[in-house]
Amino acid sequence: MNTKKKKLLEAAGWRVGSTDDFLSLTKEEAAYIDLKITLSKKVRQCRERENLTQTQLAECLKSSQSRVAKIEAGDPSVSVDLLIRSLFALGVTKSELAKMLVSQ
Amino acid sequence: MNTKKKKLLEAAGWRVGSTDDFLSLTKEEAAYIDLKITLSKKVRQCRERENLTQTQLAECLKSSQSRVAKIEAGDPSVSVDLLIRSLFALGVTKSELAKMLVSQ
DNA sequence: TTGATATATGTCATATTTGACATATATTTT
DNA sequence: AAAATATATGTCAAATATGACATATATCAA
Repeated sequence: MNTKKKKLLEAAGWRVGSTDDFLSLTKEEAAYIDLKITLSKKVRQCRERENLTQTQLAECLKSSQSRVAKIEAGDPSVSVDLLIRSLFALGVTKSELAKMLVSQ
Repeated sequence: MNTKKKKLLEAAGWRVGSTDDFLSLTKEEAAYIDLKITLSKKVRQCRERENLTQTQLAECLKSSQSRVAKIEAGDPSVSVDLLIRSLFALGVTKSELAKMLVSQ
């Protein structure tokens, strides 16, 4: 995965619409980025639903507020691992996670 | 996530049954490991369904046969990112991925 | 407004993940 | 059986992700 491509996509693509085939991404790359965007949005949703601040979620994760901000911003430096561990820390179950993937 | 714990779990837990609450893992840790195990099994399933060798899948991923072996073995050095990118490379869609999470 | 609290962004040393390689061990083919 | 092919395991330098920190910018209450 090309990091520059991801950064570019972040800078522009997410705000203007679909990411598919944007910047000549392969299908797999597009699917991967799409997944990360979906998960990052869900982290924010779940955190706000739980009425937690980024700092409080960071404590649960043994991470930092700045990293939580990056998680929710879908920063390219954030792995799917961390996104998913964030959701699990917020009490999301496997089947809820599955639903998140399909409900765009 | 404690790497030693994961290694221990790999060495013993996966063969003897459920991973939940095994070796005093937290719920989130158990869910995370469970997810990795599920995905690693699916990679093998999908690769074999496509009649590809590990070497051939490695080419698609621009990786190596030994890493594909680790992906399918659920080696702790393999990230969820790589597992998911492997599935996408094998043509799995987002909704199929979602189904994989809930099925067994 | 001001102060307080929450979130965003940039940087960086450390930690983890990675592909690649060597090589061992299965598995299949002849 | 041996040879060929496929998969497993260990190691390691390079690449990537991480928490932590500083600091900027919102957001909101007084």
